[in-house]
Amino acid sequence: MKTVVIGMSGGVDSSVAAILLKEQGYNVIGLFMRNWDTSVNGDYLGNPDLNESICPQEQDYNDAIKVCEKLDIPLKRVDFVKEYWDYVFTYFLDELKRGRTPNPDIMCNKYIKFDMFIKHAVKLGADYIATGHYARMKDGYLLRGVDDNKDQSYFLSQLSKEQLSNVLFPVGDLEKPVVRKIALENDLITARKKDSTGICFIGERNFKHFLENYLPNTKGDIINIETNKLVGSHVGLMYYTIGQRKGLNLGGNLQRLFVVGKDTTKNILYVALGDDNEYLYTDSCVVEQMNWNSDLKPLKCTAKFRYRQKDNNVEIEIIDDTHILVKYPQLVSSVTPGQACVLYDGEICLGGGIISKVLKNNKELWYL
RNA sequence: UGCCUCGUAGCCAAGCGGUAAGGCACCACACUUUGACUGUGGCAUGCGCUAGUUCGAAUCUAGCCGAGGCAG
Repeated sequence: MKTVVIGMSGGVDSSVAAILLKEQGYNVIGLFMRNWDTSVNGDYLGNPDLNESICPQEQDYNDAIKVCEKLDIPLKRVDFVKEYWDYVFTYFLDELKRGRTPNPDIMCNKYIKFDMFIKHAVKLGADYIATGHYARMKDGYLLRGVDDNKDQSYFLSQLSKEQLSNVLFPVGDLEKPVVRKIALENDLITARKKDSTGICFIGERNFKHFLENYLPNTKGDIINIETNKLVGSHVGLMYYTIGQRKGLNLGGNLQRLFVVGKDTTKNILYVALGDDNEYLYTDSCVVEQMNWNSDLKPLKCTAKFRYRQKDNNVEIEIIDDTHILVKYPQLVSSVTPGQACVLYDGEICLGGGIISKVLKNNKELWYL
């Protein structure tokens, strides 16, 4: 009998994944990860949970315990607080300081869930590890989850072929409503639990207040890039991302105002009017830390530049082992440095990297 | 000092005697394992203030306050 160590988050997806694995005849061991510690990490400003008798993380753990008891599988617990800080959170802060928009969850998967976790699982005797991600593995290829609305392959794009080699995604073949139905049928405590959102392990938070714990916020000017006129002031460049419109506090216009760029040396935030503004659109980008999930490297494929974005047709130029040029002459809005560019060929997730430069007409945009 | 124009929600801005359009911002919710984006809903018992005229005024009249402009 093969042993599977499954990451139990305390949510529905991993709960149902555990059920499915058990039904498939595996020897299933649950493993709960703890990666964030409010007091160790100095996470106080804007933390809504400080006065709660039990924080959401502990609640999740309790839920995981109950699910495992119900399924009659053991549940272990492991602490990766330091590793999460060193490999994910410092990266996150460093990127923000550079004015980029990082995706910490992708790095969490790369360094924690599919690295530290796997190593720990092996110590527990794992032949395979499993998670509740909506994605599939088939013939060694990473595929999108069947439920197009919940597909999470985007977050797995930084994983190497080796990292994906002994991984199972039990709910990847299911639609989310079916997952909930299975949870209900099995009378799991997590059946009606709301899907978690927000940064992995940190949760749904007021982004600004959360960051104030770690980064100084330096106020600066907001300039309309088309008129070059001062139109307001921002509260710190790291709080804004390209394509953002909420939180600017600038009214009095006929159209909506969008963030189109930032100058970290001058501490200026650039905005422009209208969601179809030319300053929002680019036609190519350079991607660094390019990771291929398999040996497939087609030059024509599709790409997502942000999670849940619709697929864009692109052409690839390989620059070197870790850099590619992604071209999309039809123009795409709000392609943002720091975000992941993830490539697909139909259902196959080919891999992904981090957007480092964004260009238009072969020129790097000065305002990004 | 005289004359003229203008003062409608945080910002723009309709209305010009019949019981406050719209946009932006903001807030809430939905969506969402990245800060988006998007969608839905909410948002002036009151129209600079005070008196009048009128069945009825943001809309007419007078005075006052305030912001511009012209004349000096």
